[in-house]
Amino acid sequence: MSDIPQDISHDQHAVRLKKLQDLRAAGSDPFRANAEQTHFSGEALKAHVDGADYTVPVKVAGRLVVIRDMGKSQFVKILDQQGQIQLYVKKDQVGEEAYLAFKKLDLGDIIGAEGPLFKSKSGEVTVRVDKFTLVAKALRPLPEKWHGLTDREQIYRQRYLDLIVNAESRRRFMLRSKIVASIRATLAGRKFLEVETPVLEGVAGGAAARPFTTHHNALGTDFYLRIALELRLKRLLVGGYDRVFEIGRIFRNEGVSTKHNPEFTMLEVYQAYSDFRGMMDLIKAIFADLMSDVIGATEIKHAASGEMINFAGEWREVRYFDLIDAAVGDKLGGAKLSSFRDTPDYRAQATAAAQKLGLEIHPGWETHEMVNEIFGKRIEPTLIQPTFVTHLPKELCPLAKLNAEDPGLIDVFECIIGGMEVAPAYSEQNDPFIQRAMFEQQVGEEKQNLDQDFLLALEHGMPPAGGMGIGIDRLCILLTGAESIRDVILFPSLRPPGAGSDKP
RNA sequence: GGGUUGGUAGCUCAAUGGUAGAGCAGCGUCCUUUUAAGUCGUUGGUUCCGGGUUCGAAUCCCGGCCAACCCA
Repeated sequence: MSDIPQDISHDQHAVRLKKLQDLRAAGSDPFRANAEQTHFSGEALKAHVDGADYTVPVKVAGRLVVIRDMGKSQFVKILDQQGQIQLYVKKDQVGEEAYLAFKKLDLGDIIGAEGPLFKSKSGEVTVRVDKFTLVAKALRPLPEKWHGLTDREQIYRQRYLDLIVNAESRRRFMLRSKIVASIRATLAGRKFLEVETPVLEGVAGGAAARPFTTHHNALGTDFYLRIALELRLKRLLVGGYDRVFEIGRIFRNEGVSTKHNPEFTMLEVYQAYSDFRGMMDLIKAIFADLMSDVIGATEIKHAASGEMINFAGEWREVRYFDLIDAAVGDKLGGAKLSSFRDTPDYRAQATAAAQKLGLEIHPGWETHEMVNEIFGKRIEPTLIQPTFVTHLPKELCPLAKLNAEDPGLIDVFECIIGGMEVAPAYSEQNDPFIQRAMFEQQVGEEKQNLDQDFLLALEHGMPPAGGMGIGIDRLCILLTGAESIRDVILFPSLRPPGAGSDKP
């Protein structure tokens, strides 16, 4: 019966190519055909009327992922954007010729099928196929149906295979899409304008990070890929757009880890005549909408600890140095580390505290870097419930307003959830003199990294404003329970396959 | 950048110095309501790449490529 020569029966690619050639020789080219799709799988499943089999016709389309061949009839499943739906193909129903053609289909082929819905003996809503069309022949076999695809490299490089066979992966990226849509809706509802600003920048400012460089041939000049959105968006505040945001890709030429990808997505939002306290309300509103619209609960499980994170109650608010002093405890003989701020002993005490907490101190570090090491290593991972950490030392951010009572501190918060920094927010600095001084202190000798044009913009007057950044990838890690940033980025950065690679 | 672990059939995995195997997929057979469908038979290997040790290497050693995890 088979026209597949024995010598290629082991080579699935060759077998499928042969089937394609046979189809073409018989005058039907699957790649020139198309199918109608009146229902996604999920919609079709809902469209079935209980007790009224064979009354609702549907046209569905998707990839064959399960075939159960029983001789003169078969149950198969196709996969589309909403998931799987079962089809029942019966020789008596479609006719002998079509049935023979159906038997030649392979797992992975993409087909369209039409017919009425019914409920099978075991209670699964199924399409009884009256007609079907092959619209794309899969020339390569699918990964194994039960274990799916587990090789990390193949999951990332051939994400399409991961999406076909791993339902959890499909669910997670669907969720990511909904998360971003929900945030856009929340901001639009509060009269924020969405804008797009350049990726290619002459000065990479707005954050402390190493940028990527690239080159423009016609202009004969180098550019940096942006490391933050901040300085462009603030120019728009100067320009009179009072509420703006951008959800965009930024690039940092630094290490790769489970929490870092070289390119990642950031939301930055700025609201004139607001401040960091206004941003607290905004992020709570964003999370309230996310929980109700996307998650459908008021709490989620923290993947690493198993603890439930509750978003419904009051969010904790605590000062940075209160946390530091608590973490240091009595390691300084009962004295508070914060009491040494602005004294000549501060550096020595901070070093002692960090060392007694078992942290490695690098000699070149500034004092605030050592203190922040205590925060990053001993405090941040313990803050599982939503927490606003406020009154940070001014060295940690040159773009925020100085605190009125204590100009060594800034009017900001860092929102920590699940032991991860999810969002920093500031009362934005709009004094051009202080801003220039802070910048010059930050860049030191490297004056070419000073964004003069931004300072010029500030001199035209920027309204007081609250600003906030949310790392969308980390937010997705949190909300989807992913273990790594690579599990919420469709195509994470990998080394390009080199000459030594034998991957197809 | 450093350390650790891994790379075997299309996929998921065995094989701890002695004939490279299994399940799924494939190929052939039986089966008109299956649920990882079942049944009988069967094909398929540059063991990531390159050297070395050995009578003999998937396995031990050296170098390289790629990935994951931890650290910086």
